[in-house]
Amino acid sequence: MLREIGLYLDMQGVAFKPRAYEKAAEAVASLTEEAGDIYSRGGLRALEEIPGVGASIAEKIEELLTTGTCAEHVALRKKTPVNLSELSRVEGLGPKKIKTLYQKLRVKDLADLEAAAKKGAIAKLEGFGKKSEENIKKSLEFAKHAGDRVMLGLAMPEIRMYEARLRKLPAVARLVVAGSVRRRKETIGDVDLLAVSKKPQQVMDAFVAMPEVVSVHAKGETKSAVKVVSGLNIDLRVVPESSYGAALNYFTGSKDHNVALRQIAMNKGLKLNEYGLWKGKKQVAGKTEEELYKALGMHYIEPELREHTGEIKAALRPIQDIQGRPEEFEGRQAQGKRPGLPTLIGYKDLRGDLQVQTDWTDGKGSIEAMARAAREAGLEYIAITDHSKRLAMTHGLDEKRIIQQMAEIARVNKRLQGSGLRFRVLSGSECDILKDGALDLPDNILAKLDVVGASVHSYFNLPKAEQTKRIMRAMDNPHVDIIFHPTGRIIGKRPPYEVDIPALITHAKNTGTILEIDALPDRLDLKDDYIRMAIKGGVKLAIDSDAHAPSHFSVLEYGIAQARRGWAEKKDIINAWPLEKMKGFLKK
DNA sequence: GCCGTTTTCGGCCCGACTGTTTTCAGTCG
Repeated sequence: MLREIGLYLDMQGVAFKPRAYEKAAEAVASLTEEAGDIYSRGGLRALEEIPGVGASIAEKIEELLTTGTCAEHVALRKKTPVNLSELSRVEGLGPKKIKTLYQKLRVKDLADLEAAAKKGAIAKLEGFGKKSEENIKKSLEFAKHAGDRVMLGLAMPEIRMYEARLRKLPAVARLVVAGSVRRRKETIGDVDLLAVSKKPQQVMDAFVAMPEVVSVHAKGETKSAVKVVSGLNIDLRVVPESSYGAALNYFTGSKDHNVALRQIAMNKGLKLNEYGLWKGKKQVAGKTEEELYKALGMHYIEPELREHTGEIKAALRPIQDIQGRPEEFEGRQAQGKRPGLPTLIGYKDLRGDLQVQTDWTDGKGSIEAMARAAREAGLEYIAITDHSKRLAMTHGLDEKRIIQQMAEIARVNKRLQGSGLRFRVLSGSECDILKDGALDLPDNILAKLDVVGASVHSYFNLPKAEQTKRIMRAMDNPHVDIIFHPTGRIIGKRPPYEVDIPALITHAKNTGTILEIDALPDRLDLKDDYIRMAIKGGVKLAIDSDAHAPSHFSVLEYGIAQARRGWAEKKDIINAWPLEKMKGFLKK
């Protein structure tokens, strides 16, 4: 509703308000708590705490929550009754053009638009033309099947392929991936590539001529945009070497992060754009990102943190760089309110993996095959955590078979040692949490295992309080070390079950239970906000592959990215620790 | 309509590309 009000106001040429509504809409969409819960907890005042939401928008949210509708939104829609979310998905259609199409041709939705385009009516409109009509026809096809985002882990191999290929062009001096891919978002909308070249035209030509390109959205001297056969949209921008850092920063985003940097630049009497940081006509910085942040009086900020969620403040350098306002800085220092930036866990810091399935249940590799693959992937230990009997469809292990499996794990360890490999396989379980919070295997069995993970695979629809109690009871079990994929979501398929995350975090802390970051590209569960919350609450985490085949250890990269987006350090991730230290932290 | 390392009033990020236009508006990121 907020987004639509913004679009409608934009349509009418109202200044500034559209951005205010858009920002508020984004803020509400990215809340970790339901707006309704916030309101029933703290009323209007609590809503106003949401960044970008002030008195007026808070009232509109209240109105929507209590009456189910909002008078201003209804009035605006009455004036221009169009399906905004549908029409604005069409490439090149913004609020102004949507308005013209409605006023002149009564276009209300995609079906109307298609009919008008087929009749040739659009080409005759002022401000449109033959070409506009053609473009609308083309993008109608894609708009129909939504502009869905794609999961990072699925797109990454393809992105790396394009990156490697374009990098080899003779005219290309450098080429990197920027945008949401560089920030390692869970899902990405498009791919932003940045190149340095003295012959941009050659780079543009080669880019749009790639065999996978199915359509060219734009082609200029330094910027082109294409769609490739897989459906990915790829943008390529070329800048001179002297602007590389500023351009990389600019195209990495996020938008909010960039806007904040520009404001800092303005406050210093400087101007920041994709070509550099400028004092008048003189470039002060821009060749590298490091020098750019430094010139702004900031520490370097890792791409995964650039979401304007506190990293800017944390990166601002101490007093010597903030000239003329010593008293303010000292005040803050005294209050200890500069949290500082975290030293993020590195992409090579994992030593183990605590959730691995084998061919004893629904996995595709033997215990030994999984162990050898994990070692190839750079790990020193894994826990075998096959499903428990409750998950009958996976042939889940009962008491008898899990005892047999423990014996097999011991034999595998011996064989590995015999062949001189320094690698340890731990016994474990992904034990089902039953409806009432009891576990699917008896305590005397769980006590024998090295690592016990517990997870929810049934009754996703329990009321929030009951679901929370269920998982808390599992944490109370003296053998349950880790809660696997704690919210149960599958990106693009299944929402998380209703559960009180802050309560789970507190209970995890009190019971010494670890929470998992499942690295599967469509799980990434916990998500970044909850990771930050857990760390703040003093809870330790584990990054696991949830591997079901030897090749699956490669997904750990996405789990690490997720952890980094949640501000996690090495000390927060127990499987980044040496084996003995990690084992020492588990419940007895 | 929102917000405050410049402000409670007066600002609000910035540039490339397209398609229409004959100097620019709209869209996009």
